[in-house]
Amino acid sequence: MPDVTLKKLAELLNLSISTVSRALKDHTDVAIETRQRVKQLAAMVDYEPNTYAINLRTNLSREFGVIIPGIANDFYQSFISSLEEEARHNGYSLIILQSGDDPVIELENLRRCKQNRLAGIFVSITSKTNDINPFLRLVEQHIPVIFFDIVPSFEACNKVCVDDAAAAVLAAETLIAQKKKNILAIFGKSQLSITQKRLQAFNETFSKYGSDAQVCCLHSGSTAESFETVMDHLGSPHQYDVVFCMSDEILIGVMKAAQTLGLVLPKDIGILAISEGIIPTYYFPRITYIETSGFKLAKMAFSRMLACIAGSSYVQELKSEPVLIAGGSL
Amino acid sequence: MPDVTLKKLAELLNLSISTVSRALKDHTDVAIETRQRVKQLAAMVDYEPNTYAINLRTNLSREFGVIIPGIANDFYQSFISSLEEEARHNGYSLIILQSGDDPVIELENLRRCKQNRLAGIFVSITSKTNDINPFLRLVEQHIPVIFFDIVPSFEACNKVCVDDAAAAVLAAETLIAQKKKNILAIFGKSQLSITQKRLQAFNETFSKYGSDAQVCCLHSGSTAESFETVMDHLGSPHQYDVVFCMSDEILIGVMKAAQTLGLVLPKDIGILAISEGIIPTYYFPRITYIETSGFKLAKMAFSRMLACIAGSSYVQELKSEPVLIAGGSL
DNA sequence: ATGAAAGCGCTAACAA
DNA sequence: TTGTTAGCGCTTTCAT
Repeated sequence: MPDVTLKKLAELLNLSISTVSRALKDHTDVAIETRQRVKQLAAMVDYEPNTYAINLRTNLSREFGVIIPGIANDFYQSFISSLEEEARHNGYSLIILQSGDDPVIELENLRRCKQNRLAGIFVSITSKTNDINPFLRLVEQHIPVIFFDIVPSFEACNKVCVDDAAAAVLAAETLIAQKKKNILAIFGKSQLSITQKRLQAFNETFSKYGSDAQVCCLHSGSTAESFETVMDHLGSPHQYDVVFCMSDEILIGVMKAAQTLGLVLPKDIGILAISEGIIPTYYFPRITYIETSGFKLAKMAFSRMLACIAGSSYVQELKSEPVLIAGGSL
Repeated sequence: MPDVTLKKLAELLNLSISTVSRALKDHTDVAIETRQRVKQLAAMVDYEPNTYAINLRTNLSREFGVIIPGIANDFYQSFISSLEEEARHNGYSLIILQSGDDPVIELENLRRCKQNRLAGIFVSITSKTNDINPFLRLVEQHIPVIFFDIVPSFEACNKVCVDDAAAAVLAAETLIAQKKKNILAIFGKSQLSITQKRLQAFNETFSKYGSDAQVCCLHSGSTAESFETVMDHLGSPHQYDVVFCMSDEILIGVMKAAQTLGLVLPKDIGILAISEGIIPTYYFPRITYIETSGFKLAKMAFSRMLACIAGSSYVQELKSEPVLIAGGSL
């Protein structure tokens, strides 16, 4: 059975194409019984409108592009999962494009979004993206672009991201409230802006509260490195009462080390992390963490997108408030 | 700057639309210098062809649909990640649709794929899908459908899945080779076909080799349940030398229990799992597992799809061979 | 080597 | 209430 079109329906019903089109849309100026007839036949022959024709004609699209470094990441997973739901409920679909953290592929993906005349684009830029003009050019052509998670520092664009400073402040406040005195804090690569923001806010909070806690801040580029770091610092007799992990990647390495050393949480050592919320549930006791989940962020990004489509030219930076999720590790 | 079209380019260059179209495609019967002129202007004004117009005209599409229960799952994550790469390298994009394990939404998603006249569809059905006729109808309309992972039992369709029986056989053989004598084996919900296949193959292998091992097979519907199961069986003095986990979900619960009980791997207890390969790396020592990763499956599914598009009406069921990945838990 | 024209499936202004 | 028509941006056959 080849494709059914309006034309074919019209012929079958001895009606004009436009009447059929209107009937299918329940236009009130089509006789109610004609509407019935049309819809009945359409259902019978499994008619589905051709989206390409509609989009061409109306110059509108019901698809959003999502450009991310890679999908294999708890954050993007929860973000996309949530975004897809929002999109579907509003009659939109999502086109996923991975850049592999390569700015060249990212640009190529952007080109495809443009060719597809998408309704809008959500993008988390690569760590090496330094020219955001191609994105801004799309905005000029009325394709809204919402940056999320990893966003450019450029001011005049729509951004939705985790409040890194607030998360670190909350972490520090939690440790202070729990009267931790000897803290081993492990942060990510020092050149990353996320590391810098979290580290600075973390330290400032201890100063601000006039805390007398000893805080040893270290950097770790990977799970393996944070494993080594903990093995070095907690392997022999030590004075630490808690380890703070800036990210899931670090948490995994820390937990491996804790297991290797046979440390019992929270008796032998406390653990506090900033996390997407999946990894902390993999251990016993469940790790206490500051949540920076993609779910909430996706909802914010989506409603910002709808506003842009509705015509808002107002540009803003939204931050999602971090929350403390208590486990049994502290 | 509004949308640039062929028409606009033609006007600007004092050429006809068809010549511009041909020039952009490097048609040899356009004067080489005309081609240059056209391409230069096109690049200057940032011309991008309108995909909707092309697809409408050619009745072709460069988009695949992917319908899955939910993206938040290590298996689908690796599958989609890999599939997207393959697609991109071949000039295709992926539209992701989640069914939330709800057959109604699944059907709705299928309808959208049809409306979008997609080039093909990859689908992992919900656990409650019992009517696959809507899928088969698409195939009749020349939209290839490749089922993956969770597939219908119906014979005449393209399926790509993990070889569940082979994975369980390999697991059993590994345990036999390691001379494990007292095995606690935890499987998923007994009504799931994946559980049945794995359980049967597992047990048959012990019989086949005439093993004298004591195998205690239990079922667990969740991470929490497998945690309880292990607490019950390994909490007090016991004779088990290894725990086998049918899935990542179970593995997580088992590892939580092992940590709670302070068991040291592999000294106090051995662990063997069937896994997507992410979770086993979260523990120390790394868990030994049988890999059923989505990466390989995606490549198989994609090449099958290309074959279908190229006109192969041949239908087949492909299985991905499981592999043993040695960690330090056995 | 270039152009004119038809048509993909649909919508919407205008006519009747 | 229904039909006619033009046109969205592009490809492609046929003419020149």
